[in-house]
Amino acid sequence: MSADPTAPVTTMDNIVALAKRRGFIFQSSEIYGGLNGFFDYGPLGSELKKNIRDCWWNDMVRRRDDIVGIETSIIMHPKVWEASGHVAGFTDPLVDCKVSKQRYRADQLFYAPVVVTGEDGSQNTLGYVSALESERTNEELTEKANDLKRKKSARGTLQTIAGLPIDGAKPEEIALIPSPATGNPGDLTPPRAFNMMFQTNVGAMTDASSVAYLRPETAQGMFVDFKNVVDTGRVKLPFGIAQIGKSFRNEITPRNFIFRSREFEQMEMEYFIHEDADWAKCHEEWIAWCEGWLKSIGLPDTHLSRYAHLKEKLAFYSKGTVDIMFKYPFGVQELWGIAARGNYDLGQHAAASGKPQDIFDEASKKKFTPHVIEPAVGVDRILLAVLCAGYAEEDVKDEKGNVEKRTVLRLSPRIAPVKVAVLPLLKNKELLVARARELYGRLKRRYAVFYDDGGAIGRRYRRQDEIGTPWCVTIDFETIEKDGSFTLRERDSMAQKRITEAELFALLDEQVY
RNA sequence: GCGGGCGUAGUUUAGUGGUAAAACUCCAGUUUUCCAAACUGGUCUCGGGGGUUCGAUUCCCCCCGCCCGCUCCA
Repeated sequence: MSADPTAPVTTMDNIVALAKRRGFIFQSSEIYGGLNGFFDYGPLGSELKKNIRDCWWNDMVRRRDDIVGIETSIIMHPKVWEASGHVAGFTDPLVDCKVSKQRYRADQLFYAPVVVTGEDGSQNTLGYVSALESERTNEELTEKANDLKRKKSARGTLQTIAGLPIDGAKPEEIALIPSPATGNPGDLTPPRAFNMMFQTNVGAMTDASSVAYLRPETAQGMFVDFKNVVDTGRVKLPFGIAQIGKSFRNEITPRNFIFRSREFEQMEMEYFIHEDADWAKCHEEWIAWCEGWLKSIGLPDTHLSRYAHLKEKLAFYSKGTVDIMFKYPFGVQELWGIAARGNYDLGQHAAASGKPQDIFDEASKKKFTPHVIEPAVGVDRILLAVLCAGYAEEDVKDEKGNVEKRTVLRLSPRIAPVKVAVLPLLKNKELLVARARELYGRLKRRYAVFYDDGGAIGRRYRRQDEIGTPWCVTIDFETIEKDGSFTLRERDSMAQKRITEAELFALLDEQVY
């Protein structure tokens, strides 16, 4: 891979430093040493995040006729998570090799006792062998069993070898099963369950009957409220239910700043379609919609790509999943998953609750359970993406010809935390300050604007560059002595032009939506 | 959860078994007619807890956090 010399130097260190320095993102509970996997959004970060949410909500819900929004509770009935498969499927027992430090999923690591039958019919256990699922398990195990038999110079007939997943092994057997890494028995730890759902207790009692979970996804809220929305929302197929909200996963390894955290915010939409509808076409339309939306908030085409999940790796109910990927500094990673889930979820809840989740079709006069297309995206991942894509360090020449570094955050006006900074050219000229404050007062009724009179004008421009403010307006002597126009300074080009107040409002009206 | 590296101010770094420094940033003031100017003053720091010691930011142990690799990511 050849490095593109024109590409901006963006490292996670730069992003994290800027986020801290300018009040976008802080580590949670920092004064107590921090808490791994949790983050706080500062003044600018919460504005940016709110803008991302609002853009999504406006485009996904308010500006469409076929989608409604809801807000469901974070803690739901525990049976929701049994029906959805999260209680069973969310646990990954893991086995470590104490010597090689390799880690295995217990359901993917197989073992078998090696037993020989003597001529007198007596059975003798020689030991155990192990193999990974990725290898050809039973052949591999048989081969290893034969090795063991030769090594021990044992006589008799080797019994048929069948690989058993190690999470079914007894503790005393674990001690005898060789590690696939070292080949030595005793190196493996017993399987340890790791449930990714946060558990809590509802009410005063702390017993099995009070166990509840923090939701690991918002999607189940839409499925569980499906009938309520159908009965009250005057919706007709095809239609969608959308939600923005926090989800929680006790990740083993939170990594890459806010990319994978334990508390995060999702924007999910369930688009219900007729069971006979062309799901593939609908799926493709939603993928394209999501790509278009990401571009509308400023993510460049060059950083976006698609990844279609392999058929054989999909969950059995899934017809297809395509991820929109983003090129982060730490690699190309999933940003937005668009899954065709059939009618699995509604079907599960219908079966578990005993309440049909059907729709009556006027045309065919029959009931059916709708199928669903699910675009699911994390707000925090989008926020990180816009920071990474927008961050740039440029060389700028000052008046003496010296080259200086300029840090600029190229955020779309749609999501920039501050839309306009209002700056009086000089702080000690009352007329300039008064006129600037006046304009500031009118602007802030409609937009997030910032007033700054501290320091030289160039310094103030650069401060705004670093927080992604698309425009600065500077009140100067021409403003008060002549026609009232002021300087509009554009962030990306640093170009300046004169503009009237009416023109400024028109510009904002067009660019900020 | 494992292994390796790291942890001094908002940032980048200096330094010491005897209570910590510089630059930039930030704040206030003076000044300044368009891109981090200058001057004056000011705020803020040894990640946390134990131990050794008369005394620990420094040495030892534990914890927490950050980065990299492994693992995991329904």
